[in-house]
Amino acid sequence: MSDDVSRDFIRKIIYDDLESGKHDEIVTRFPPEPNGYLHIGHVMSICLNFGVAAENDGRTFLRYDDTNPGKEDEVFVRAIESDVHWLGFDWADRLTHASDYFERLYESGEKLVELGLAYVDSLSADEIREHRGTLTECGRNSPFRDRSVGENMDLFRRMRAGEFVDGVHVLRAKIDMASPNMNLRDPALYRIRHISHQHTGDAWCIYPMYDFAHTLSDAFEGITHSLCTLEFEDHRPLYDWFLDNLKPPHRPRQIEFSRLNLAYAITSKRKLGVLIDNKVVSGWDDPRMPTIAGMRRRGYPAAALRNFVKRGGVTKKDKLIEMGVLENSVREILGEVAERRMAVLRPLKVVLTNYPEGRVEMMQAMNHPNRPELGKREVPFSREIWIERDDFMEDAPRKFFRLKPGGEVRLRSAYIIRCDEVVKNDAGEIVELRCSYDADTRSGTGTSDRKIKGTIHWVSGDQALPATVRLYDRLFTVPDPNTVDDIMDVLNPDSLATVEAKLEPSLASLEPGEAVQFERLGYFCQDAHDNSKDSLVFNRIVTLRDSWARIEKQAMRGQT
RNA sequence: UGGGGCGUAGCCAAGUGGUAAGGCAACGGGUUUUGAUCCCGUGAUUCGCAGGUUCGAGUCCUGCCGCCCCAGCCA
Repeated sequence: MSDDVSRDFIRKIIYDDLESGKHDEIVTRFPPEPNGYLHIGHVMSICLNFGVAAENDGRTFLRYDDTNPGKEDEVFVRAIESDVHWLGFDWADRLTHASDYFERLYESGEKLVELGLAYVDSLSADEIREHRGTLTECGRNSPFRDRSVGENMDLFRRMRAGEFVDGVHVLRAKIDMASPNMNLRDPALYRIRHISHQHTGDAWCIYPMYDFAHTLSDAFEGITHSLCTLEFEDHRPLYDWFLDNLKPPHRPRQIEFSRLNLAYAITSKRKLGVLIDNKVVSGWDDPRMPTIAGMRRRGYPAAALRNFVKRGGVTKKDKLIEMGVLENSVREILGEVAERRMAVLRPLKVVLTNYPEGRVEMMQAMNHPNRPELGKREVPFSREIWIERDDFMEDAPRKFFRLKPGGEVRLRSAYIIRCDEVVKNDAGEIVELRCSYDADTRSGTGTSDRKIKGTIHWVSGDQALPATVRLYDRLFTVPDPNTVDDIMDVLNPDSLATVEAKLEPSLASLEPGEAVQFERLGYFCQDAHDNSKDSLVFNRIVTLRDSWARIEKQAMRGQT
């Protein structure tokens, strides 16, 4: 790790701990609960935890926080593993579960009972809530708080043995019902749940709570720095309480950082689920979803996600990062890597009246203008071609330098053409352009070096490949849908548009997962689920930067 | 109104007593057979606000304001 880069506050702490000899090795963990798919917020946590360890030759555990069998599912487990791997991180043999430690956790529960620091409470959930007090009023002690160590031990063991039905008892830490920190008002440690667990089956009918299980799992694994988000800051005194009283051999330190929020997106598993349930999206991996699976299917490169996170930084300040930062990270990688191709999304027919019928020329097109080593490909050219409807304007403003009546434009990697005639149907809609080409201007070999301001893309009519192209946009109309009462009220109706496009023939042999740039339009890839040889389906990953769109927008604003 | 955090440019973010880095966005210009890429240039007399300490404060002190989190047998 380079020293000239200023370190974030967590890396500073870690560096100091290494420097001072407090730790010889850094050990971190990424602890997802297998109850949903990983999203952009998790990407930050994954990059931080795995990144900070890797930078210091440390180790990172992928540990499932599977303490609530009612909410967790095996299907999420597999998705989580493939997502983390795809992002570029590896846990080697350090794949663990909080449930791996259920026996040791139980022993720690008994130890707390022995120490007189935990008791079995027999109040109902409602009664416990009533006793807890409020933010401004102290709680009251449970009438069962002073049970003897012996009675507590007996009850706790019988809880484990399955003698009680759900909810009749709970093991609680005995801390302070008057604490201004709600987490210290005798938090629950164990609850009874006669449910089988996706990993331990029916071995248990009592399950540990998050604070207890998480703290001790960290300690058992020798985690040195337990990095979590800000909402757990209030839990740190409890985290330290467990450590102080149970005195495990390793003492991890919890450090909190702020979550990464992405503008116009949602990062709540519950709300993401609402989108799926209401059929707003097709599933967890819908390309509009801010899930890792969705972004991957959309075509975002893993490296772009990693760079994006790096740009955000690690702090304790609430942040809402603009979508543009993510998109730019994607463009940055794809601009370098993606080969160029031509495709017409909204086709307008052009007939070159002076081009021989039946003739087909193969034009040479660069695969990447800035990387000649990526070579060239052949693109067929003929009398009838498709161009983008947006590239023609009948009444064009002065600054529009694409095609207009009587005007000239260069066809990328081919000839310069002039628009001679606009053909319309009875409804007055433009259905065809009749143009003439300048035979001297063939790309590369042309004898003419006439300068033409505009260059547009095209696809040869006869050889064009039909394809369905999905154009994605943000899912919401407001920057912070997380704060809205009902996300269904702020859905962007145009988050998905589908067009029937014309592609250049070489696109038939694209590798699955390979992103290409459709010149002048954006980056695209075949959809992992719906694309097939017989019916091509492409996803738009992200548009190119479009300064013409910006000019148009400004003009609009000027008019109104 | 209890407790815990956080406030530096539109969005992120360095800075830890010596006179406000950087990225993204925006704007201006150059190159260009992608209105892309690339290149160059332009932003904070000011760091939530008000006082105070100091030769000197974003950095220290005091007060105030604003935003976020906490009352699951969820994580």
